[in-house]
Amino acid sequence: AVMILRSRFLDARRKRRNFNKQATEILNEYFYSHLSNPYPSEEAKEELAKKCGITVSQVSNWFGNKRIRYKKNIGKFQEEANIYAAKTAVTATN
Amino acid sequence: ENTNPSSSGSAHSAAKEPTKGAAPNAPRTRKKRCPYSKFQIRELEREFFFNVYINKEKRLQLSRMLNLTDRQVKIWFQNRRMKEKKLSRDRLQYFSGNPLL
DNA sequence: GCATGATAAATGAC
DNA sequence: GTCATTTATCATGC
Repeated sequence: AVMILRSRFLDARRKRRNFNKQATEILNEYFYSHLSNPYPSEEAKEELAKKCGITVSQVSNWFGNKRIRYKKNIGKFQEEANIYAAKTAVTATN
Repeated sequence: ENTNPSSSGSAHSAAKEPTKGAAPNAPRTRKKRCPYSKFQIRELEREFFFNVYINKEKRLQLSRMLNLTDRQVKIWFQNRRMKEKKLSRDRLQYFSGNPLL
């Protein structure tokens, strides 16, 4: 049984699975509302991880990838940025 | 498999060298990440199994054998220790809360 | 065929 | 030394 768990653990670490839409929504919301400094603290990472149902390491990976890929091609994320900018504006008015 | 840019000859033909006389160039280019070969990984892992912290002597010896710089071997052991720590954390998180244990 | 998450070299703060 | 990070690369999803 332990060996089965161990193999499953190794496979789970190697295989990649996309996050669900709600988790991606939460992460993007934080990213674009902190675009001037998209570096969440350790506490913020833990809170994001809890809300998204993922690990803290996965949150760090997501922000690392997001920062570099956003910087490399800002134009490609412009539409996405506008969407979340408007969304955070609405939540701010409520 | 590994086509190391720093081939035979000078062991430190990196793209950047701080002490270069009359060239106060500020934009020192970041060294491009080059994945190590299977052979290099095997030897590094073998030494890591015996001691997580490597001596300066063995480090020099390994770097010569694998055609890497001392700094690269040092950095590899640092990253490898961080990887081991992360693996332990992930194992704990994965097996904790598991009904079978 | 790229988008995306995870990992592997390399840097820098401390 | 650790450790968060940058960057390129790998592996997979779709």
